[in-house]
Amino acid sequence: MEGKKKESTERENSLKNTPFPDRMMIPETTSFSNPNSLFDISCEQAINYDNQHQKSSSFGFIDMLSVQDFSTPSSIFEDLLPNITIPLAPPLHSPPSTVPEYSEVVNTPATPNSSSMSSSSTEAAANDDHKKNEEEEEQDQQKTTKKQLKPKKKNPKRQREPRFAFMTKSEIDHLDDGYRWRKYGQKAVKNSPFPRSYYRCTSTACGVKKRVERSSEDPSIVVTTYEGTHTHPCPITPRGSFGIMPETTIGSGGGGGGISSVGGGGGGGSTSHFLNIPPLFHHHEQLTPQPYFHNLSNFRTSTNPTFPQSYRERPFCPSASSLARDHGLLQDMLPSQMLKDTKEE
DNA sequence: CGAATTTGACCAGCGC
DNA sequence: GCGCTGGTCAAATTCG
Ligand SMILES: [Zn+2]
Repeated sequence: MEGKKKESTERENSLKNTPFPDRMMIPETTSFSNPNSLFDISCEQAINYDNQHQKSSSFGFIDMLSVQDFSTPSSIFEDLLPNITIPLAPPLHSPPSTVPEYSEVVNTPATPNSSSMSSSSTEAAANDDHKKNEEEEEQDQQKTTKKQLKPKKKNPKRQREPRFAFMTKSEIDHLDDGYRWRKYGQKAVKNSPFPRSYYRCTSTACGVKKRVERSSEDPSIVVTTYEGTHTHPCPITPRGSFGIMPETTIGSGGGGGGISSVGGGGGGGSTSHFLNIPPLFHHHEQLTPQPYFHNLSNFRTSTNPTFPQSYRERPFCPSASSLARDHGLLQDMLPSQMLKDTKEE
């Protein structure tokens, strides 16, 4: 039955096997060597919006991702910083659906070849009393009903964890971030021919979840949404979790405690975007509780696959300094003109 | 044999 | 109140 593998489902699986060798091997992302094509896609996609937004919840999400990029126009970015986070102004016209506003943070790396967009949700700040919810309590398992047992039904709105969406332009969605993920579900996206895969950290007490889905129009764009923060440094890096993103991918978005190495296979054509998904519409003074990749520079500079040695990840470790800095910076150069326009209804 | 993956079913939240 | 979608679990299956 499955002798032929599930290629029909997703070719990513086969690709995931891509043995990320020590050397930066370029899988099939080579096609993206041409930056032009990249922009082209983004533009088209943005316009190519489906009017069937009857309930576009997370879909709009991708929609935006497909946008922007064509930027990198100003050298000011490079001049200012190597990795700049530019929060895109949220779309004024928000659909009547549950689509929240996301502050897109576009990372403009010095490399014109690749652009990184980051997005993180600051919902964590929404917590009123209990912020960390390492819920591990499982005292009610007498449920003989088997099936879906939803023991904990305390507060309906208990899903406020920091989410980070990674936009990676790569055929491989199994980006090795150095952690082991176990697939626990897969659902087909509404307006997308590609299914969405749900992954969970195999760590014992790590409730970090990962959501991987592809853009409907751009199968080359993989959107990886991380939810939660790793409570462990690193399980074990079987092989160089790096080897990817030489220096193109610069994620400045909060690292879920371990999401450091995320790269498409494209040596010079991989594009990684980092998305920010704030739950609240007012993300003004809300400090982003996202632990930035402090190790980023660390791992970037050195080719050592063992970056998490001295760095520790916390559930909520808002680097006020970094954040404030970035934020202020962003505001200063807030380019709310880049994209967003493309998205019409 | 163990672990990881697959797939279907079920549940909760939201919209209408 | 019903229907829809998204999200998760759990059993079965497969791979290493
Ligand atoms: Zn983990």
